[in-house]
Amino acid sequence: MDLRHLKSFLIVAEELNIGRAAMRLHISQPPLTRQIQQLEEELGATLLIRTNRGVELTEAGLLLVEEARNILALTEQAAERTHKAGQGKLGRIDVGIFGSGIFGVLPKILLAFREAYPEVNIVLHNMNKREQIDALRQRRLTVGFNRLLPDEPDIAVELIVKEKLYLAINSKQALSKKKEIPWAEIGNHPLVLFPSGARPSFIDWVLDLCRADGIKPWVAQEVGDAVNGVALVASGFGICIVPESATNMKLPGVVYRPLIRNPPPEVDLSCLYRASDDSPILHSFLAIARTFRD
Amino acid sequence: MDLRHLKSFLIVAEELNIGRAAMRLHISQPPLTRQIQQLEEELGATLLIRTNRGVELTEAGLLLVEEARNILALTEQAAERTHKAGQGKLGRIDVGIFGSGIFGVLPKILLAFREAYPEVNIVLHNMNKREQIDALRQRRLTVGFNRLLPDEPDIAVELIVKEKLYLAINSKQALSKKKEIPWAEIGNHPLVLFPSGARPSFIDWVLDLCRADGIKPWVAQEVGDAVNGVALVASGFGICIVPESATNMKLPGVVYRPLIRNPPPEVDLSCLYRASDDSPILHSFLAIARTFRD
DNA sequence: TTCTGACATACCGTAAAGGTATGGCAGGGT
DNA sequence: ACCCTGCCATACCTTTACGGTATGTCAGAA
Repeated sequence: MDLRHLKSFLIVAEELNIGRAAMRLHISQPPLTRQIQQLEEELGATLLIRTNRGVELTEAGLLLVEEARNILALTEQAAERTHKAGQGKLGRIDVGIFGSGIFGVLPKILLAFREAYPEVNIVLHNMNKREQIDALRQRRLTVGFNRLLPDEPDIAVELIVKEKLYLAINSKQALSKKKEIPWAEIGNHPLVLFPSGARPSFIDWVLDLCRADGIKPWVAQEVGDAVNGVALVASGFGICIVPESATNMKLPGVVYRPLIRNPPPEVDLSCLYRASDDSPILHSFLAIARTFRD
Repeated sequence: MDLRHLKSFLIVAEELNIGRAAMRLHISQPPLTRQIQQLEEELGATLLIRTNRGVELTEAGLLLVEEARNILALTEQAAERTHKAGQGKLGRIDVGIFGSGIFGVLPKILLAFREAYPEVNIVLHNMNKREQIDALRQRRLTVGFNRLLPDEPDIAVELIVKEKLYLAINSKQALSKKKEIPWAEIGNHPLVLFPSGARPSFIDWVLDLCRADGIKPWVAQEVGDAVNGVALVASGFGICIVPESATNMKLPGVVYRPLIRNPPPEVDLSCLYRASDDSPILHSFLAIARTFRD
């Protein structure tokens, strides 16, 4: 069965006159007559009763009109949806996020993407760095966000923003009176560090900076992410070094102060994706994400 | 969009290899490659990622697989259903019946038809003779059943059975002791006649018979149909002439006795339909009905 | 490097689809 | 009663497009 035949048949059923229907279809009458004949032969059913004043529908014809309307509507919709999917306007995107990532530019990117592509279903997955890379390779993720990413050949990494570092301090501590904290001060207080899993990570980068400056940090506790770190600061465990985005997390008894060092300490927030992935949804997403680059 | 292209695409999506898919479709590889290319161009979306080991589906392709499965299944079903409708195996038939018709051969015909054509929806309409003919002309009925039908050029009438006449008698009457009742006896008892509407009808035919025999009937009451007539007999209104089929209606206090006359009094049960109607459902139905002819 | 397996391209022949002209049939008007 | 008109069907021709064969191109494996 041919969709063109169904379309023709529908027009004939509307006009009840093969000649007029042929005009509407921009073909001449004989081919249309033949199309209907072929359709009837293929279906093994008489669809039209030919009269001298035109045609009328049989019951089989009447039934086929309903079915054909359905089929053609479904087909149009399928074409439309496939086209949209091809442009990255329809579908699903799995985004890997991490603990403190949720406070900074990431929600702004997600919101902008949702507004630009409302028919793309955004699914968020909380994962650490290692899990994100594995999930990307297994196609469980389309894109991930993280910091301090290793250079792997099949995973592309794009810097989104560099964030300055802040020190989370319990407001009862004298240190909280200072407007800015010199980097060297880190060595003088018990330190809460994160994240605990998936080395090397933010922890190691901080420790490397300290080693470079000849500072011996006093590590009081390792925690999973910035949220837990700042929570411990609130209850007086010590100080905690966090990226700027985490300062959006207001907790009672915690203040944030900029850390001063030369060169200024900055940590990246990057997105990562399969280098070989050229799916339109990913690239629509990356285009939005890039507008948030400094 | 072409259904053949969708079919081809589905096979390609199953094989993930254009060459193998072409073999399954019994065509060579280049035309299939072109079909997919045309499909992609028409939809404005990349459906396949060509690799050196075959092809894989894009998200748009994955979506189209689902849509295509739907469309093709619906199309097959439409063809199947239309074919059945063309054979009179699927659809709807509107059958006009009348009061006492429901007791005799009519339910047997309906049952046989329902068993032979289970996918045809039988809709019954209780109508008198005039209403049936009008409804047929307006296509609200496919076929009707009635007695003593007038000869009209556009309405075909086919005799199904001739029924002998019986007399419904209250069992308290002395008359009920007789095994058979001579026709002339009718004049000696109060008579319940039916149907009341749509003259000429059964009533007139009975009165004509009486007139021919020189009998003056004593008409006690006219009622709408045999059911009401026999009910009045049960409560002692008088006697009532009924066709054989109505004797299936057992009411307490009513007995049925054959009426004897020369020639024997018989009334027809016929079906009627539009003479120009050659719809397969009607003719399937008529074929079943004819098997019940004597 | 070469070989293999896969998809893409070029070109040709045939089959299917459309166009023109005409036939056949049934109603309605004269 | 006849012809005229409108409509669908048929015959025949033209054009389109679809499939087949041969070949190109590319990437990964031996």
